[in-house]
Amino acid sequence: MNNNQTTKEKLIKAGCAIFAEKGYRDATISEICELAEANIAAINYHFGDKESLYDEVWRHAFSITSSTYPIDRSLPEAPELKDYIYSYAFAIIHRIFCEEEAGLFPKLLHQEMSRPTLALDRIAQEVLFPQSQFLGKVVRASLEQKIPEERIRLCMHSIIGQCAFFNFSRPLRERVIGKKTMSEEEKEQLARHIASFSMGGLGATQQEYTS
Amino acid sequence: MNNNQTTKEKLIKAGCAIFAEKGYRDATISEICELAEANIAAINYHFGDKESLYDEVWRHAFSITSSTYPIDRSLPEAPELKDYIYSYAFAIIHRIFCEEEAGLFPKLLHQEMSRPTLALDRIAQEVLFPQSQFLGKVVRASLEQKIPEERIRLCMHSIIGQCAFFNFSRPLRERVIGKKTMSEEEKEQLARHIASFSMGGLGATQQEYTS
DNA sequence: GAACAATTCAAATAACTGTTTGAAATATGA
DNA sequence: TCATATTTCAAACAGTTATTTGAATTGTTC
Repeated sequence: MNNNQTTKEKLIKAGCAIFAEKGYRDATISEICELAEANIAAINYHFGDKESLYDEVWRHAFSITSSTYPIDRSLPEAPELKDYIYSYAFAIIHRIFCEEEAGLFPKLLHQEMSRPTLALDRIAQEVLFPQSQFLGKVVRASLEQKIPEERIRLCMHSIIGQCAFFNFSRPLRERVIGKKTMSEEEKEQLARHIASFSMGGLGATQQEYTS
Repeated sequence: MNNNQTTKEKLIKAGCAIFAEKGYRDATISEICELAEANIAAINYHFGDKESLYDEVWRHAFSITSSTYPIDRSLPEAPELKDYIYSYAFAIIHRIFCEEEAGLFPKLLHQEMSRPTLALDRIAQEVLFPQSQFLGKVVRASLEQKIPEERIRLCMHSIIGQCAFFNFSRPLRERVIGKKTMSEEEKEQLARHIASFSMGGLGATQQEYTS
């Protein structure tokens, strides 16, 4: 081969970009092949069909984003609850506002949430649930007893929701603020806010059950 | 006409349902007309083209949802901050989990967020920004001075995010919990949690600037 | 360099898309 | 009832889709 990337690799990368932008159905084999500088028949030759490429794209996107922005990277020596939440928010916010390949995973997820495909069941099982268990353990361990499991779930949703909102409201953000990018300082400030706000929220929830 | 609904009205209602489920691009004129029990050419006759029907659908959906679940309905006599937040969360949660026609607006919004069309600019201007100003005024009035405007925005996003998350994560929720519905009691409990959690979060934010 | 496998390519296929057309059917008003 | 306007309809149009095909090209191995 004359290039350092195989056609198969180029197709996966191009598929990531196109699927993330348009979702499974609106992404066409034609434009993916064009972006990958491959022939129109390349996908069917290398992957069998569009759906199998989509599976490969998901695996690739998750692999990149979870290694680039792991959710427990920036933890100090003896982490407290707030450190855990900050670490989680830091990773999610960075994934969302990443403009490199590592940023495509949240975009793929957004597409899948609005137009689910058969791939969603596998993704939920293999990727999303395990990831949310990080937060679950942390929140559950930090709250004192007597708080019903259902309420713990709601607290998790409050924290996840604050982060995920920036993924799902992206088009609005781009229409209010001119640019779609976010500086490193802004990302850290946002993660700090979410950690602080959530700490207050957890405290208020706790207090409901101790008074 | 033999029916109590005109073809035009039936097309708008069918368009609401199909566009909300599949988004603008994946919704086909053919299936909308089939659901409306109209001929394939009916949309082009009554609206000119698909895009103009989409505009009408948005107006209809917003009209229904905003009159069925206004964001300041359940306010007590002398409302406090928590009452305002509860009222906001109550309305948004009910809109999201409504299975009638009033529930189609959040679904349309979800589709538009993942695959924006030309309609989004108008919707953002006419509908979304005015609606978020309700929260903005409330939060801004409740927090004491010296809190930078940027931080107030983040607090608003924290509250909105907690609510909107349930719109965008719907497919996951349906895969964890068996059913997509939510009882009235659960909705109120969720709104109470968000109000309580957010009060704690606002308090924690406030405290950062008073210490 | 020859023999073979792997890959790329342009063209064709069948199915679907939004839209247009002109005739048929229905409703309206005198 | 008749003339007119409105609405419905099946058929056709041009464009796009994912996939298939078989030949041409490239790479690999002996």
